[in-house]
Amino acid sequence: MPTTRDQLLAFYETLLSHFGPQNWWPGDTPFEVMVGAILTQNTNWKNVAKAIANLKQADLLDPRRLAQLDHDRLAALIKPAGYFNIKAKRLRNFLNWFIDRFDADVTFAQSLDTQTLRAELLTVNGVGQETADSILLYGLDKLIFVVDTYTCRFLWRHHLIDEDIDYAYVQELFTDALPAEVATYKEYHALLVALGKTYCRRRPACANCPLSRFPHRLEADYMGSL
DNA sequence: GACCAGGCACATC
DNA sequence: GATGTGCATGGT
Repeated sequence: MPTTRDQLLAFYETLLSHFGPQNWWPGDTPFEVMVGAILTQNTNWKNVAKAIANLKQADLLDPRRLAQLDHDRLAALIKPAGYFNIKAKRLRNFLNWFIDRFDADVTFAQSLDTQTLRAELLTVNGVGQETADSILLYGLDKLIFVVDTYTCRFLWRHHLIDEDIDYAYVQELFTDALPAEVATYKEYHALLVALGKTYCRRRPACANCPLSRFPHRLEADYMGSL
């Protein structure tokens, strides 16, 4: 009987050889990554890319310039990402925190230890665990594993979790299994997104799934939000 | 037209 | 503490 750790490592090797390195996150700068992390909440990345393109085109992809925009202008620019009113607020909350706490200095933020920084991020209204961890891992190169719906769906599909999903528990599964390397954390999560986008949406479409040789739930097992 | 997409906060029971 | 709901565009 393979351990969870064995399975997670085997999945990683399989996904990596199938998809190749993903070199995530899409974004030219840490700041762009952080903005993207907020804009992508419950939203297709393609729409987020449009919003970010708008910000770039207006030469506003900068913490201070962005923070100075009035709500309506900001909301209009990020409109393609959906939920534009709420995301304008959330983005502003984040910007204010980043400026007030770190003087908008990425290096300064990076100097804090990961858990302290995470706890502070989570106090920002609009930043939940996934968003915080995306900012930490992909924006600030901190060692923290990102758990998203794809991750939970994948674990559930392969019998590694049940219905009730505890974020910290899922995160721990990966933390315990993987070498403590930022690059590996980034790559694994990116590969799970590639898997989710290509093969494993809500309905099983696993005929050509690279993980189909591993034990997985069948169509009849499908229920609920996963 | 229905369903989904790299969540989160808040109200209500 | 668990469950439900609003937020909203764009692709399939």
